[in-house]
Amino acid sequence: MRGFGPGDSFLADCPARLAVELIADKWTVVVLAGLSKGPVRHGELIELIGGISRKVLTQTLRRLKAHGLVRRHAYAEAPPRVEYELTPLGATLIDPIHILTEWARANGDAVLDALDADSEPVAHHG
Amino acid sequence: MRGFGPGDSFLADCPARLAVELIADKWTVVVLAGLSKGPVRHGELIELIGGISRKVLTQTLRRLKAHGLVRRHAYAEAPPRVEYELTPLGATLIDPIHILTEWARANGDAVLDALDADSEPVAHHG
DNA sequence: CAGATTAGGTTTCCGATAGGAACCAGCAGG
DNA sequence: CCTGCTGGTTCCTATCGGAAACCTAATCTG
Repeated sequence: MRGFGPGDSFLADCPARLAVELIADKWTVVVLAGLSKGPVRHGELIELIGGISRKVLTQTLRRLKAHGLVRRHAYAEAPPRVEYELTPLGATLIDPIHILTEWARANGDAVLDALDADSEPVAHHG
Repeated sequence: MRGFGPGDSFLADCPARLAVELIADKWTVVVLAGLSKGPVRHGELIELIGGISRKVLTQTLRRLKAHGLVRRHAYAEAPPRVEYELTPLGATLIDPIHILTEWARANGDAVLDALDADSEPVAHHG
């Protein structure tokens, strides 16, 4: 267990705290993962992610754009085409997110098992 | 840019998706970081984190407990004392989270700058 | 014994947010 | 003119987060 050390708290008012709260959103990690392979269209993300509504996807992308992690490129075509891609800053988040999702892939079942064990506290100890 | 590869999407219905949504909560990452150094009391977390309400902290800890990442230990004393600590499974999350917070520490200012530049689109280009 | 204090947790109220579905904008094709 | 495609927004509702008060239980003060 590495821990964060005494001066490492980041639990107060430093910008790191803000950055963590920025990406620790229900959809942000998934959206960034969806953008990790290159420019993707709005509709592609909708289908790729699965479960996110257009409204929330738009909001998430706008927030990421405002924070400099995502760039929006709207083509003046018909039907309209809008592509989103990671900025260089956003690209630096891919490795951390990749590590996180690797953890999730490796431990997702363990989490489900724990959830299972917890939801049946019916001690039939006989 | 590494990306996640074609079969790496995790964007569908795999357990990894659930695990990501579990930890991609506004407070979960901060709480886990607060637990990374060892057993901590409820009130200690409140002060350590700063900004979280008791209700939400309790909810977050309960959820983490249900998912097998945190263990709760209530001492039958007065005044009551309750300590929370990471389970072995929860401890495996510290490294990924550490990497994430390191990113936040390194790039927090860049994010703030982008936020700044975005919120003043007043092009006084003269 | 009555009252204040400590510590964890719950309840109540309120504002913010997510989710779903429908609707809007702009243009190509019939 | 109507339909369809695509991105985005609006409306309504359910849920969640935050603040503050209240609850329990024991210890200290008087």
